[in-house]
Amino acid sequence: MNKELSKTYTPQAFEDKWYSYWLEQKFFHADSGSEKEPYTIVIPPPNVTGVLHMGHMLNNTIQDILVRRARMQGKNACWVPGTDHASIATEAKVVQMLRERGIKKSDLSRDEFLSYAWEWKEKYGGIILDQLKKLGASCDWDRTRFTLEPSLSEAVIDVFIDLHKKGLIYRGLRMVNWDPQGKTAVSDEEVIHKEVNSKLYYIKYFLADDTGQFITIATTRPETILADVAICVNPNDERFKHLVGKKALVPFIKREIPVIADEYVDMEFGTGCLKVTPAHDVNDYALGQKYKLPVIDILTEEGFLNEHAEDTRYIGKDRFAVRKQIAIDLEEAGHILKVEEYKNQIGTSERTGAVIEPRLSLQWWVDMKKFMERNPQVLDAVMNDEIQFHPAKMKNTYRHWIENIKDWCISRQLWWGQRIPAWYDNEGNLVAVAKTARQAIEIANGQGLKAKGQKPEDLHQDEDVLDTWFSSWLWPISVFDGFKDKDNADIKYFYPTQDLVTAPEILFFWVARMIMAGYEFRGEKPFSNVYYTGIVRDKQRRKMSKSLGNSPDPLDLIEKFGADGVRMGMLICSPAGNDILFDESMVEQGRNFANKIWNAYRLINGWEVKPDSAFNDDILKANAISIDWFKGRFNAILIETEDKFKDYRLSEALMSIYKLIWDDYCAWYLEMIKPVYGEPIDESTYKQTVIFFEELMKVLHPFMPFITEEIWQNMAERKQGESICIEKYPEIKLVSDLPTPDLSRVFESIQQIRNLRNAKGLSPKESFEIFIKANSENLYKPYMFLIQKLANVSAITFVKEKVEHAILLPVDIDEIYVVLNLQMDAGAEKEKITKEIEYLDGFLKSVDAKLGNEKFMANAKPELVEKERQKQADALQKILALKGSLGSL
RNA sequence: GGAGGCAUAGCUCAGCUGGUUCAGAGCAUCUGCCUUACAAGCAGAGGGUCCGCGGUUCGAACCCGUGUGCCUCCA
Repeated sequence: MNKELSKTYTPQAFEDKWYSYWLEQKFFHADSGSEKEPYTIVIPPPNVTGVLHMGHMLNNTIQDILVRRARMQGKNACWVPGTDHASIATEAKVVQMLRERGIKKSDLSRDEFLSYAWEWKEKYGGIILDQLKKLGASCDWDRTRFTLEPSLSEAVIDVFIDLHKKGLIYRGLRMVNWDPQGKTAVSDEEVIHKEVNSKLYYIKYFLADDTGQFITIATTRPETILADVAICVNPNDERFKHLVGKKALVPFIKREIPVIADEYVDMEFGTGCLKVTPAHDVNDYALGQKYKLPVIDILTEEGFLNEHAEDTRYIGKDRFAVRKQIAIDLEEAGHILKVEEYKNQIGTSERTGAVIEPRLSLQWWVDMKKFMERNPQVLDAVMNDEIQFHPAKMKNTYRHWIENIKDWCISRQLWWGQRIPAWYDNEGNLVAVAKTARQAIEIANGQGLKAKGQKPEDLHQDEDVLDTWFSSWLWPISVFDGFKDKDNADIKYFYPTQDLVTAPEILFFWVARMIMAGYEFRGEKPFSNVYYTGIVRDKQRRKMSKSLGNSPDPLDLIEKFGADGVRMGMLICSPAGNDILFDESMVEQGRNFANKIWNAYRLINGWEVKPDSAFNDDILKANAISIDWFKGRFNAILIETEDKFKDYRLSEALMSIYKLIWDDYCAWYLEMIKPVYGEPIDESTYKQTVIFFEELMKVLHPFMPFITEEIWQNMAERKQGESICIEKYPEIKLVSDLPTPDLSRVFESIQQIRNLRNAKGLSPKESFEIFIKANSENLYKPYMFLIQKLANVSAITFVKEKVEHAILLPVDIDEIYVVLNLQMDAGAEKEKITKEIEYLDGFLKSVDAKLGNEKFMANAKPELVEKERQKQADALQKILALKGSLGSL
């Protein structure tokens, strides 16, 4: 004790030190053998390519708060960290690395490429986990997992085989969202729709009968005319009835295409004539199927035109270049009727940003309809709150998605990921789905299907890998090896987990699918609560992004304001589900709070302590009152925060604690017991004050782990292996067990007197005398010392009548009179009082009206009526006092 | 085009099953203070037709309808 402490809070001096200590002591490690109640969170695994951004900061701070609190409440807290292999993102990074080294991916074999990828992963992957340590994240690092590590990959493969066996996975030729940059299919959820300004071209198609008649179609994608196989009109459209059944010619290539009729065509849109391009549009594909039209795919996987485009001017060129060129060429050839500005929606790839191309291809799918039929709990559990969403309004979004669920495309044309365990013969026929070629043959033979005497070496495995989310959806189970060994001790103990904290935008990608996996593979929900964080935006509500450069580097912020300051600042204003508009001033507030705490500690630390016997009884008694009062406050806030935590209102819980520390403890309590400068403090008060401080640090620890540990460690001699992070969280006491002095009138008096000083420009150093006319003197008498000390009052006299020539300070229904040796501005004073009387008159009128209203008296609860009567009486008394004071001016 | 959400002080948000003359917090703002823990501070103050309109009710920020504006998700 009594160490020299720096005048300001300097987090850099101790944050790293305590984090290393926590790790050394293995406070964050949890074993399944424990008798304690488990509390489990699995981290939303960040991309292995990721670097810490503000979204992670918010998300992981919230998880850390929940975990640390649970740990202090005596639970066996386990927060499992890890990373996601992020197939598209990582593969892109590796390709880029190879390019820098002058290596082309196409020159490498699959195995060569993968060895480079692993090399990249070992070297650069997972930086983000180290960054989380800076934030104070109390993860069980011994349990760090990676979605592509061998055992998790094995789980993925087993699940694929299992679902295939159950008939829930199939392979089919379908229209997919094709990412020409990533050269892979992506799922619907990975497509981001954007509105863009484009042009609507009106193009003439001449009829094949050489009559010079033409049909005009409108399209935003003129390059796709080369893939046209029909023109479609609405059968009810009188304008075009005569054309149906005739043939038209595709400009330039002069392919003959039929004019057909289908109600799908919107007569209002464009010209009412639709060009049908089954290979490059989802709806056109459906039309093509219906009328058995050919499919002409004119694009390569990179989005270049191929030989099917027929016109050599365009073959081998990029789709966007062709769009420009063909528009010019059509114009020159007289095929363009007009061009309009047009706003439309285009799909872009979430990962690469490339414009998505609808493309027909053979992919693997999960049959979601069937899946949901098997697992109705996936929807029910959320709707009946067995799995609670915070905020609950996310339930609607969830239901809507589930009810309109579509099949999940799970194959990706990449190398970095789990390779699909499907085997084909030399003609490309699927032999079987199995772990190995040998097993595939065994299965095939067993079914008597492809029993052509093939050998394993005759088969080849599917070239594609699985969607990354196909491994993430197993995360809550796979991190505890629940697939390898269904009944191992860890999974039995830690699963289902308690809370999941995640961003709302991955509700469908991840949360919903984890719930599906939970019920399908374990017959149990994966977690009980889902906390949706908001999105971190800048002050102009723009999403923080690298390209905008509007995102501060979290590590710089931590360096500047301390991890605690950043955590506190981010959380104080971010209710669940609300976006947070980040501004550095938020973090400043956090830092200021830490500084406040630091200085409160310095104050206490500097006190000289003497035994109680050295003090007179009055001081001891007075301090005892202050102590009792704070005990009551502390307990009340503890109850309040408990409730808020139950509802996952973390920012409100923090706000309560913030005010408890700043207002109740620092501004009131410490000022109440603070000895005169240079004087000592009595031992029992000191001890109690330190205990309060310790308890406050515990309550705050989940939010601000570092400063609370630093102070807690300083407060007493602590042994190795002790830490606030494993201390017992303060428990709520029965309110009836606590003596709670009612200081409300006293506090109000003090504030009124301070206010008077401010208004009259009196220095706080100048003391004066006051007179109190109270309805119940007991609310003041025992606490007079507080008024004297905190409002610098020299003497207090209780009176029965009003005091002449004095200023009246109303305190609830009591009156305080102050006689000042100042020239009083009687006019101003009168005006003020008159206004007050006017207000009270109005108030009284409304209360009278209520009490005089028969229907109110008949319908309102008796307590309410009683309350109104009390208000009436109080108002009357106040008016009387004010009128009296007005008369004596 | 479909679904959902939101609208309360300058900003970010509370306001539980309607009941303190139309209401709260933090931050920001303003005023006065360098009062020996803290100017990253202390003491005060000001600030709101609770989005518009209509309805239900003795009584509406809260319930119902309608209009407007914003956001999110899906196609």
